Amino acid sequence: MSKGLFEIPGLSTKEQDLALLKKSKTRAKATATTKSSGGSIVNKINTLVAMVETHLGQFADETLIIQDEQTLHDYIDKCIANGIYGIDTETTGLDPLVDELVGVGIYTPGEKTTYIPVNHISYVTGQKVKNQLSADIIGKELARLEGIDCDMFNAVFDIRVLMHGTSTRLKCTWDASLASRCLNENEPVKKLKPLHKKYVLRGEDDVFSFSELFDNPKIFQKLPIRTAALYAAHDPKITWEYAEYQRNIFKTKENLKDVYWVFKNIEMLCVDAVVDLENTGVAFDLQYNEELKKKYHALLDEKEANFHKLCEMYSAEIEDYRVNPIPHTKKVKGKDVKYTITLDNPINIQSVPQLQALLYDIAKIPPTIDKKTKKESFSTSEEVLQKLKNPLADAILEYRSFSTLVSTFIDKLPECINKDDGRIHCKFNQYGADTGRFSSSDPNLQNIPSHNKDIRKMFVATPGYIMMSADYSQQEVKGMAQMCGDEGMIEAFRQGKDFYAEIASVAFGYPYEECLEFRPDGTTNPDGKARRAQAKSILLGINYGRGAASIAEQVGCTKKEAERIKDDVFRGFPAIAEFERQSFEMAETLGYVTTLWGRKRRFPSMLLPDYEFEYIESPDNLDPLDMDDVEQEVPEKVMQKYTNRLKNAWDAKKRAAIFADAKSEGIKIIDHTRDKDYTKIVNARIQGTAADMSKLAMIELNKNERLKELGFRMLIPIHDEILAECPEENAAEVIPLFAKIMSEAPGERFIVPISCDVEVTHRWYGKKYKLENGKLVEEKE
DNA sequence: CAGCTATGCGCC
DNA sequence: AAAGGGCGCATAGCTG
Repeated sequence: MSKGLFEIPGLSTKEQDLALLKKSKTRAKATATTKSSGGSIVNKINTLVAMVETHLGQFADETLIIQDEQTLHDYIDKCIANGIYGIDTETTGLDPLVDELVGVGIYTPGEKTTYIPVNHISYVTGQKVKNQLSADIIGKELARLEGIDCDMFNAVFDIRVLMHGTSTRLKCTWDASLASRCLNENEPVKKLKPLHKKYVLRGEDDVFSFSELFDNPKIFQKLPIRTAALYAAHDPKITWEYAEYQRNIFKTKENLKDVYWVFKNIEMLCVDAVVDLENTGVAFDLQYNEELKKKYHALLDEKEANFHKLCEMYSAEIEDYRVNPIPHTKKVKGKDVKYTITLDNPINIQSVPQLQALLYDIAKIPPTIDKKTKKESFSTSEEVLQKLKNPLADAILEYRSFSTLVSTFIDKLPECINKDDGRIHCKFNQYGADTGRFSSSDPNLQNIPSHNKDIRKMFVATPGYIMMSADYSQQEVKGMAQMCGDEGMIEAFRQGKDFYAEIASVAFGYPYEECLEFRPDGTTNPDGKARRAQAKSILLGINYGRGAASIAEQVGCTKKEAERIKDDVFRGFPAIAEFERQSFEMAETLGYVTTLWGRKRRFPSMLLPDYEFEYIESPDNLDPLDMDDVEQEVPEKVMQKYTNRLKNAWDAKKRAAIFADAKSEGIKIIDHTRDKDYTKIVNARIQGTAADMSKLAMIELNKNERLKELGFRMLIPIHDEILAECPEENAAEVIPLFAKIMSEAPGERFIVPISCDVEVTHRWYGKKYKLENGKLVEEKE
């Protein structure tokens, strides 16, 4: 059977198909317009029915379609008796608050797998088809599953869909998607079916795999129930099978004990918090947004006009360029490709190539030297443009400073408002980053500008509520001190000292007071400020894996000096150097590093040798007795020779020459040194430990009964900060409790003292309030 | 048309 | 020897 047979635009109801999200938005419109135009949807459905019947019809006997209350009740009984079930939902789209629940699949081992149609409609009449259980009954039955182990894949989505569709909130005990991240955050396969195929079926072909090609979520609802069931009832079953596979891995591998702890006690407990976060959303001030729109569009137009006015200085050259563009070459897949730049009229200020032509070809600005490649750079990045000190470059910078704000935030955010409650409900991917951090999307609420004071003010507290922002002060540095276990560093925090000043004091040999930015009388101390800044950038540099040159640039000193400063810090705090060394060693010997709580970040390439040597083909010196397909090993001496030469050659050209030498000797050298990225190792531990801590806080905040009673709800977690709100009248009790729970959440394992600042406002970055005798009072500036 | 990469930039 | 860690998203421009 050829794959081509299945390449029919069809349907997808799979929430985990994140890649389809963007598509579905535009395609939904396309479908809506073609729907009335006639036959295409009927054809599609007929084709799908036939396809599913042909390939999945054989599973009809193993599939139970539940359309009456008694059958559902009996099946739930079986789930309860078994103590475990897998569950999966089918919907009309990817937004649980907007899209509809179409059907539910449930599976419990030893029984048939099931499909419960909820909201199928006739593609002819558009009416709901008969013999579907009501949301009430399904909700009532699902509620009986409380306390039973539950497997899901992307639990947050299914829980929210079922809340919206049946008013019953399930508790997931095993999210196979999160388990997959814990077991291997580098896993490239993200979706359930391919994961099941890869690990449970071990790559064997799977008759269900064609369903990945279904790509229109709106069609599923219109399929005949039998067709939908044949397709959908498979999912809860493979969810359970894949979860079983994962449970077995966790059970049999001793070195996954800590990761299992993280999975069960951090990740799985976070699910509930994320469900609430996404359901809650955040209030948005549309009126204020309109004001900003006017203001910023006017500014943007002004900046663009200013740019074009400056371009007029070169109008003759620009005209000439349009007729005779200067040819350029660029590398495409390693090959040099010639191209010319076509200038729009007027020049498109948003086009990088057009700006390059304008600045470097037309205005003849000498290119800067790229620090990294040491070559001429025709970049139009902010960093480069600033150095040019050119009016055109400045005009572009001014335009850009507004264009991102306008397109990504001011214009985009209001489009994200949910029509029912007027709030923005983004998605939070709780294991979005490989380090364990959250990420946010659709829209991303973790990158709302903070430098610009206008944008965040569009986010407001619910009427009658106040907004609170609590942040862990110096979370990552404290994580570093904790991981280093250095008494001196920890003591600095215990005494409430300015940490970087203390580091500078010990490392550079000055009194603590001489390393502070301000003197006791409030005047600035330039020397103290510089020392503190140096210590700070060394510590941050260690966290970010920065080299001396990069630090030197930031501090404004020579590379030599930067190296000396780093040595001073390492000498003053040997624990830091030791932590770095141990982390590298851990990565090199185990292939992964761990956080304070045992989360892993794997770096498999660290286990490889720097170089591998093999003969390209039969070398002259082959032993004739050893000919039968046995790989001839390159002698140790030869390998040593090349390894030594490569050790002293970091220039790309020199290295290429060495590889060429080896090739002429019939030896192929595989270079793994490029895959070994030491810059990520320390950071993975620090950032990951901080992420663990923040998640523990979210768990505690979310489950705290008192906070619940007081109407406290989280809005946006931003790595080391949590934005939340509560009814104004409860502020006096909530605010200190908020800070207390945040500070205590990490528990005894984290011995560095933790403190949290809570800021109280009515809108994000708005006027601050403080508590005075249990009342909120506006803070004076 | 959708899908991809490159470039650039917002946040912690 | 040197190396800026972790995200998501907008736009341009090319490709199938």
